[in-house]
Amino acid sequence: MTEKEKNPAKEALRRAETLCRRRDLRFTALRRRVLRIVCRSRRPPTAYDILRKLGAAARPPTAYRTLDFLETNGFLHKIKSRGVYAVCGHPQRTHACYFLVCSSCGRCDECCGRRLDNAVFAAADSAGFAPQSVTLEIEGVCAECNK
Amino acid sequence: MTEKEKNPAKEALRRAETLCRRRDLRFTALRRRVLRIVCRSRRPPTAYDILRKLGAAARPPTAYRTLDFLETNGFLHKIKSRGVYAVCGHPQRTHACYFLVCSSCGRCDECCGRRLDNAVFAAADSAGFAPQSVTLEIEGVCAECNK
DNA sequence: AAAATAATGTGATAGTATAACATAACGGGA
DNA sequence: TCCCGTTATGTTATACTATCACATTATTTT
Repeated sequence: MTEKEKNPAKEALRRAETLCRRRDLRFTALRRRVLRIVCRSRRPPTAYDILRKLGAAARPPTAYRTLDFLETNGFLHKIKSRGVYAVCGHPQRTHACYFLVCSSCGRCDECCGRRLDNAVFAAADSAGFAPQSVTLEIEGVCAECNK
Repeated sequence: MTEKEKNPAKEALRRAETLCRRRDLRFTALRRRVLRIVCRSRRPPTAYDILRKLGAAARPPTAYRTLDFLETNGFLHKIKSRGVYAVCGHPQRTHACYFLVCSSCGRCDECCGRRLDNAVFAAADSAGFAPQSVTLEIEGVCAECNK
């Protein structure tokens, strides 16, 4: 079992730290704290879930601004069909990222892939459409819940 | 020029009426009114846009319940990346429906297709995931705005 | 150390959505 | 037709989500 599998949260934090240093971004204590909260949540949390975990003194802009930073820089994604935030498994790459969202347990697993990418960009292209970002969320029942 | 092109709103309303009769659903005056508002909006409206057009007396549940009926029965779709509602061009079919969302003008055009369907279902399948509904929204600049 | 920039704190408020219960309209049987 | 169960709508209150504007603090640059 690799370190990554043993402690995905710690691994994700380390990776974010490295990437921020490399990109000259400031991985502040607050940003680390928020990413840590998302990583350690059993289910992807909402902005207000995170806000509550930040403590009673924290106000909405604190959460939203920090989430915005983390999302803009690819460390996490907002699942729009549910309004929750999930960590990105490969923040180093900049491509689109798709999700399998379980309506039973709430898990959101990434399912990015070349074939999906191709189909999406082909569809846009044939309409003369220039894609900037893609939201693809497949809601259903995950393998675990379907047992 | 066909009747459909001349007056898409009227056409969509007629189609909804026919489908409701066929399916034993009640296409009430309120439901017709809301669908009409969405059809006639230059840009897909939010729930509160619709609420305002319903008049000062209308309350949120009136809009949300009606939108829920229209969405459940396939007459319109909610674009989750923007929180707006767009009419469905083929309510008779029950398959997934994808959108090209223009970040410049706000237009939301359907771009459903077999190839996308296949890619989506293949991705879900290979993860042992049983899809129930798919949210696919490609945000970018439409051909018109890109001229 | 001072100035400039970036990040965070704080209070107010805008925008979105639903719960709970009341009233009205509809549809089918006696 | 009238009654009754069901479905739809009205109404009030409230929960949840998100942003603005401005103050303060921290960091970086000069």
